[in-house]
Amino acid sequence: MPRPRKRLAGTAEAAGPDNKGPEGKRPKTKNPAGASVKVVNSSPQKTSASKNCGKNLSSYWLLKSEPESQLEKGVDVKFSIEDLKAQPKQTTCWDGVRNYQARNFLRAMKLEQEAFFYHSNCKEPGIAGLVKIVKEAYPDHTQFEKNSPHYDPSSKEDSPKWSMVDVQFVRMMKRFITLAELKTHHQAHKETGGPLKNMALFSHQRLSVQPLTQEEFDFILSLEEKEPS
DNA sequence: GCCAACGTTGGC
DNA sequence: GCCAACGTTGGC
Repeated sequence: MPRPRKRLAGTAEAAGPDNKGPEGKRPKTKNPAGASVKVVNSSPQKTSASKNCGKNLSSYWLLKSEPESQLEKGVDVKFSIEDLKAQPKQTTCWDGVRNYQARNFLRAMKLEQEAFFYHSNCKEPGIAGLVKIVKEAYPDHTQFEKNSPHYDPSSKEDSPKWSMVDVQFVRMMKRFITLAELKTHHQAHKETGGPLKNMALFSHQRLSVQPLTQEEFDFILSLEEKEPS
């Protein structure tokens, strides 16, 4: 059963012991992933004071996938939003993530949370549509498959190193929101303090699974109604 | 195809 | 545990 492969970060060599904990350990740099998964608080009644027991959850995400043919160890990892729509139940497992920070975000995802489906490494990079999480993190089987471009010989069946979630197509964006447009807003917002001032797409550009704040998510949705800038 | 950004590896 | 070399991501 062929399954789509999102071409995501990293190689199967990533070393480092699995970290349990909400947070994998990432090489020094400040900015632990957990810190960026800020509670964005979509529910009106809970206040910033709410204790969340260290369980800060982002409500929204951005997932990168490559919509154009791309060989990785001889396997085409192309997977566009059209490919997602063509899947049974318009659902796919998001396998192949081999970066600890990205993996930890996958593990933080909750049922029904929404994510932007982003087309990367292609002619026109940008946000193509919306998907939602329909199965929370479970072991990524491709880490054990020798023929997979994402095979990781260092991962053991009894303590899988890598995780994946299942996502389902929700809808296309009313218009394709290009990276260029997002970047224009990001630059402007850095000056004005607008909603995209810290967007991970620019501050952590290589992350293939990223959290978005409520403000970022809402602002990007509002762009659908406007003329491309 | 180039190359900047940045995560990972491994020598010390 | 530092850090230079290396490899990958991904825009352009």
